[in-house]
Parts: sequence; structure tokens; C-alpha cells
Amino acid sequence: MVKKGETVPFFSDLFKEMHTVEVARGLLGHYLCHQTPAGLVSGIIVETEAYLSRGDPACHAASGKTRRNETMFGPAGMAYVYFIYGNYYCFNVVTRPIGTGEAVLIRAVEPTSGLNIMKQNRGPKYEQLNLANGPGKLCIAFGIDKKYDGHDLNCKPLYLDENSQRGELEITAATRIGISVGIEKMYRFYISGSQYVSRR
DNA sequence: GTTAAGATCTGCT
DNA sequence: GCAGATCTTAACG
Repeated sequence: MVKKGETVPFFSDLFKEMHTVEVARGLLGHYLCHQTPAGLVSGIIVETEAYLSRGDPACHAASGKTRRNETMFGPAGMAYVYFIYGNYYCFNVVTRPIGTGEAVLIRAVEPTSGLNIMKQNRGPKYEQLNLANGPGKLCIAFGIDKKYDGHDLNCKPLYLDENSQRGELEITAATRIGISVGIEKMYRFYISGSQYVSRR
């Protein structure tokens, strides 16, 4: 159990210097957790996308640092949260050494605890399968917004946690969703056969 | 200062 | 399957 302010060594040790594509694959099967005032919300990451700084026009950092994307250029293990389409937030994990500008978009999680809180956030008519199966939905269900941009994901209240039961996963690689450039790159990864991904 | 586009979701056809 | 909602961001003048 993680106490307030306590460091979770999982992410910092395992992923700090790894290639962003490897982080995208490596995060699958582990936990995203948010200790909210109403209680713990957590889920298993089942779908991710990698955004690279070089040769990847779809990446927000493709044309240099701006006010929106500056946390992407910060240290690995930070949350990069941005607002999109006038309605939604997207949650990313920053990767690579400072100044690189790469991140992994968390697209979907399989809800494991705090389902009642997620339903409260999303609306009563949504079932477990439809609570967090998309980047915008995930942020609503978990209560993630702009205030977590730049938050260290090794620390509460929003953090990544190792799944000791994970074992070896079968991972499917695919093209990314919702972009108009860089559409040919196979930078989308999800747990094969998962019912909780945004698209199959 | 103005404008066009966007790493989406929902509801309707 | 498709269009509309909605508003921040960044590029351009």
C-alpha cells in the first residue's frame, strides 16, 4: 500500500530511459490509480499509443516546444494532460530524458476498483465496459484534468502501480487513432482480446 | 487580432 | 456510419 507522498519505484526504475515504444508496450497490464476524495479509482492499462519526437508529425512536440506541450520536454514519469475538441482531456506519460519531447498516450483501462466513483463521474447509464474505453472517457472516469499536467506519476494521488500478477502478455500493434498525419506508423498497442479497448 | 484544426464522444440515421 | 458539439491552442497576418 502506498502512503501519501511515498514514492512508487516501479515506473522510475523500469521506464525512465527506455525507448518510448517499449514504454508503451511495457505499461500494458499495469495499474493506473487515482486516490480521489471519494476513494480509490484504479484500472489496468489495456491500450496505449507512442508519440515520438523525431520523424513523427502526429506528435505535439513535432515542431518544437510550445506552452501546451512543454511538460513533454520535462522529466520522464510526469503526466502530460491536454484539452482537446472543446470537451475532453487526454492523459499521457512523459518518457525519455529531459528535453526529448516524447510521451505515451493512455487510451483505455479496464476498471478494477472504484467503479461506483467512475459511474458517478461518467453517468449512471454506463457499464464497466464503457467507463474508460477511450482517452477522453478515461479522464472523465478517473477525474483527471489539467491540474495534473506536470504531476509526478511516482506520487499520490495520481500514480502508476506495478501489477505483480501481470506475467507475459500477448500484445497487438496497430495504427494510431484520430490523427491525420503519421497514420501509417504502428505505434498503437493493446492487450490482444481485451474487451476494454477503444476499438478492435 | 483572427482563424482553422484538433491524439474525442455522443446521439441520431 | 456520420455529423454536430465545443473551445483551447497555435499558426498566420
